[in-house]
Amino acid sequence: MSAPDPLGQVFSALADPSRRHVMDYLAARGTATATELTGELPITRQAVAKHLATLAGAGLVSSERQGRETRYQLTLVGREWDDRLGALRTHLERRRG
Amino acid sequence: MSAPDPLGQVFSALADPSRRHVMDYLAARGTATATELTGELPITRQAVAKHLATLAGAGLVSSERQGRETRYQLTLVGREWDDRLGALRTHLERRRG
DNA sequence: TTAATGTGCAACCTTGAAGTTGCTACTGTA
DNA sequence: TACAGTAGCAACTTCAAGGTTGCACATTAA
Repeated sequence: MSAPDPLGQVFSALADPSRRHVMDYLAARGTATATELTGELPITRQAVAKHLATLAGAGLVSSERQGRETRYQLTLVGREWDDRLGALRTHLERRRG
Repeated sequence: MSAPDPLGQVFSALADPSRRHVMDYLAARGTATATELTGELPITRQAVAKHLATLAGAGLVSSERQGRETRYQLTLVGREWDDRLGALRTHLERRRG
């Protein structure tokens, strides 16, 4: 019965480095499967699947089943956030050191 | 030995509704003490103090001891983030809700 | 000096996040 | 059909976040 809090969901989703890596990967490649992303991260496929579910819950990625694989991609909102991530990174580094 | 990850710290800090409320309150009033903020939230002063420590760790607020009280205020980075919070809220609601 | 107010620290509890392993089911191909 | 590859579900473990209580320390005012 927790309140929806969509803003909190987005911030929580982006707080995790693995999920930000997934965001960057999807922004660069367009789409990816959970198995494909597993090669990019030092965690299991099931852990990647959970991260993808979290990102989907925050409205940052969407999925589409194609044959025996499920391909994920950034949503409109997700693309906007990814565009800001790079700028935010350099911005924070400039301000904090 | 966890990597610094300043971006993750900021996102984590802003993911909590109580901390966002603290941010908004500080933006509106300028400064506040932990005891004063306790009246604004349904949690204890010690919990508020932990939230303030988290915000300080993310570089969003700073503290200054004045006599027997410690007054907190937004940093430059914190002010910039608070400016964006309102816009982000309406932005997300427009896109998702 | 004593009482009241405001902080800070430490121990503890509960819950959810992140990750793992194990197993089952579906899909494409040899 | 048999098999390899992809995905999904469930139980379990570990650990940190958020919160609490209790107490000690510092500062101001009576």
